[in-house]
Amino acid sequence: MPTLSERKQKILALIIESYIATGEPVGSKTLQNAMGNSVSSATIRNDMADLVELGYLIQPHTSAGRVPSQLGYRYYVDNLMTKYELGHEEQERIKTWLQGYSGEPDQLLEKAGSILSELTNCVAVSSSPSDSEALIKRVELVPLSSKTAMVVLLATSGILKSMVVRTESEITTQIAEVFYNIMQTYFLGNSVSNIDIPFIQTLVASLGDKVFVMSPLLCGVADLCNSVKSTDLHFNGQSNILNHSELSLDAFELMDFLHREVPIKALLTAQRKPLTVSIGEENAFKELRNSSTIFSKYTVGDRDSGSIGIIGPTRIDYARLIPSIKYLAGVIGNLLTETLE
Amino acid sequence: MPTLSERKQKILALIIESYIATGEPVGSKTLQNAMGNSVSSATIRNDMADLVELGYLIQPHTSAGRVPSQLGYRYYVDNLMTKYELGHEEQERIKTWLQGYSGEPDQLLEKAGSILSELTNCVAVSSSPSDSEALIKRVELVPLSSKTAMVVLLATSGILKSMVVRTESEITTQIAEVFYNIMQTYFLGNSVSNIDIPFIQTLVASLGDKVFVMSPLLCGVADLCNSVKSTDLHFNGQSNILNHSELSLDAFELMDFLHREVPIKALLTAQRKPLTVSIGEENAFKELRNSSTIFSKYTVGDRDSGSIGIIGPTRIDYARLIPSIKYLAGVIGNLLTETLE
DNA sequence: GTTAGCACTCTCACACACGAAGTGCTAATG
DNA sequence: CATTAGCACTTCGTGTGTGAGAGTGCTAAC
Repeated sequence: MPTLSERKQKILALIIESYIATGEPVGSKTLQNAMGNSVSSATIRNDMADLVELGYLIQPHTSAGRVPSQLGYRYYVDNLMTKYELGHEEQERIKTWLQGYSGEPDQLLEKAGSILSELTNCVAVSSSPSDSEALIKRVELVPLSSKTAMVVLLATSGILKSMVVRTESEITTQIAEVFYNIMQTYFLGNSVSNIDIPFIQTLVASLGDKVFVMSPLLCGVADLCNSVKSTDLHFNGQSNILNHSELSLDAFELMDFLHREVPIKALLTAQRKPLTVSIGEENAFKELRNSSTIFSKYTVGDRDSGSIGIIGPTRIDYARLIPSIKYLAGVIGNLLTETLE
Repeated sequence: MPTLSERKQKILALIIESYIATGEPVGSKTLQNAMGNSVSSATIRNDMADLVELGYLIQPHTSAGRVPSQLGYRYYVDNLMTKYELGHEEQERIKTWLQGYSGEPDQLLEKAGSILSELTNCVAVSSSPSDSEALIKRVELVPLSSKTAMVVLLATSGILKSMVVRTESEITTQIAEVFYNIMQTYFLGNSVSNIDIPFIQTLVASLGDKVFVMSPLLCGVADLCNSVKSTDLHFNGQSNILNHSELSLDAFELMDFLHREVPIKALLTAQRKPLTVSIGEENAFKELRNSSTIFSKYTVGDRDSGSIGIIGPTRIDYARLIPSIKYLAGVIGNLLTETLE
């Protein structure tokens, strides 16, 4: 990455900030004013031509102003941007909004997502806590009717999952006892990744005629273990896609993409750094070629558990949003960690 | 409603069907062909002029073909439309798709909604079973940690709700016993609409120092009772809004409307008839002025419990979709009723 | 009541001109 | 050699005009 003269950096930053604010290509005269007439518009034009040459700017056409390129945004985010700090009262507002959640992670993330989408006017995406290394802390069987029961599984990292199971024959108290014994011996304290269908099958083999009741129950537990490993997604503010004119062209493609869980999960899972900013084609999926994504992980206890972030146009207020998302992820992590006790 | 000559009815029906199929205004010549040249185009023009006069058709401009008006669609749906019957294999396809749901109504409706949105290319909306007259069948307390527990409530009509509750002090087995005693005496068999905050308060007053643990638990139960009365919404295929050019103009308004739960719930709750078709401004909300809604109730046991249906453009294939939605609602009702046993 | 014929209306697509915005280049300047 | 003033040039967007196409409404005849 070549180093730019201080003036060129300033010009690049001003162009990006102006473009983010107005959405209009920025001309040399506007910039001259923004720089306090310290240099002439011709000088700026020369610099701008260089910045185009280097790939940081784009001319929509010969006689339009300049628009940041994907590379330009990247340079800005990495080197030029001065992050806004969140005001104290804004921090408090976020905290109080999130306070008073009962203890269900999904509820918290739903709330956080709705805050985030309103804050950013973008689509907010979050993933609920998941942990493929989590240990099974507790399994409970809640009888609902003679042949249905709810299975509740609590794992480390505060992950809670439940589902309803139907069996072929009656779930007697005897059956429940056997179930709890099996849990005690084989499941509790075990890692969720050890519980899979083969494991269940070997277990079930020794149960004699109880197989028909027990098998659905144990398969249910296995399903839950599986869902502990995989994450649930939350979306908020999807209508915001239509807010951004630059996205509305392929709004349908984008909308459709959002509804395909697999790539989105991949998107959230792939990130290594605590906070990831991907601009335009830096994103792994071609549907996001005109979008930017900002995602932050949150940690429960000391483990990365999930992510929250946004999908928006590349023309987005990085300087403001990045700190907000970072902060929000921090609060989520703290709240989820608190409930672990 | 004035009676139309047989030929005018035929013309109206043909115009609507052609317009639904192509989206293009229909001219007299096209109609002449469609009617097998049994009459001349001039005759048809005269009839069309009358139909415009009566308000069943609209001319976009003097020299365009005719387009159905809202009134025209209404006349068609009420008098002219010949409903397609669902093919046997289509019925089977829907059934097998829905089979194998575990017993959670929400899961079933999610599935049904996704089928419906794919089937119709519209936004599918469904409401989970709710019943303000439901009786409490069962309440279970599932301890999760020393100060958190999951409360599970099962009501008649197969409605199942659960939530996590945090308390100030420890939930001992004693506390659990007291809780179950209270359930036994005051809650089980009682109508969910009798359980409200004042009721909880009088109950809690006599508990002495157990108040601090018990109060959140009982309030949790009250919350669940409340959620039995109110319905949860499911949306599917929201991106389909952008599929219909006639809706994409105010797509944002519509999207936004969909995310406001209150009016949508009102929409689903308001309907009296088992199947309701609302065309354009017949809808109670101005955001739907360019949309049609088709909703069908489903019944669990012998009680109306919820609805499923679609929101789409007024230009929609009523003859095909109405039977589909009716059938789907029937299947849902049956499946939910089965699990009651 | 139905039909043929025809003038009329309106839209759409394309062409063209013109003002606005902003540039690139050249030549002059410190 | 970086900077600047000046100016011709490019491109876009908008408004206007024209002609083809589609479909109508009306009149007069059957």
